[in-house]
Amino acid sequence: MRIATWNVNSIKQRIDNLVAWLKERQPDIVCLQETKTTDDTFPREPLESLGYNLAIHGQKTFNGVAILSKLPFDEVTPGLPGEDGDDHARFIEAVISTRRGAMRIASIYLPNGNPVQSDKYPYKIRWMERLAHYASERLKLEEDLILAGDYNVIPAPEDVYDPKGWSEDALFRPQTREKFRALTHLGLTEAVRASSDEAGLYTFWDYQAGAWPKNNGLRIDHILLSPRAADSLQATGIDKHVRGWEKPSDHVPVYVDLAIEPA
DNA sequence: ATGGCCAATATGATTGGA
Repeated sequence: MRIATWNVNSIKQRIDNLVAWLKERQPDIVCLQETKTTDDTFPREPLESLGYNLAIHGQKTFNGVAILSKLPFDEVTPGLPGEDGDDHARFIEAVISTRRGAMRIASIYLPNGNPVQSDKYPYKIRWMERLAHYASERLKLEEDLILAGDYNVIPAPEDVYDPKGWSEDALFRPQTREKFRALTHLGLTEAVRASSDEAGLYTFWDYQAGAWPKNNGLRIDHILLSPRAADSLQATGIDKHVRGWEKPSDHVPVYVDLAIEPA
């Protein structure tokens, strides 16, 4: 089973690139972020034509997450529990049946948090605490659990082209990394780092300041696996070449291959 | 971090992104 995540930065602007990449990489399940449109205007047809079922949690203008799956959904639940007033579409969870039981997968668009002095940063930290609480509850089920998305977290210095320059940024400051470690320390395995120690495995390059030609990248898109899912990890990949396509997203797809068969 | 952007919005200047 191949499972991917990609922040597409507008599903409408990226639909042609998404279709081209789906044909090339052939993932079974894809978590999307920043779809930036409401559910009634989501471009379903080109994706359903490729055989994907859709679970969508959209919003006008901002945010928006979705899950594409070649396997049918048993359950779909939008929204991260824990804060009643939070109306950002940043989380959707689905359950899919596999030969070894239920597989639970969430598409995650964790808040950016900049500027740090604004109320956006405490919102990010609260969101991370809510995610950790959710994860601790789900981990008790001992299922194949996959939390994939744009975490807006640079886990370590080797994941950013200029660690010093980014030290105070909401994506990299110590409190952010501490909260990310608290999440993984619950027992989640971050797939790319489980497979490689290499520096510069970036998943994002800003549109500005020539970041892509200069390879000024960040590693902020992650796939976290429960112990049961991590035991099935066969390979990981980052489709860096997609950043060089016409009309690119500023993020590229990340994927894992798991030794899990459909039901 | 940055020289340089991109997307959405009753489409002109603003907001958000990372």
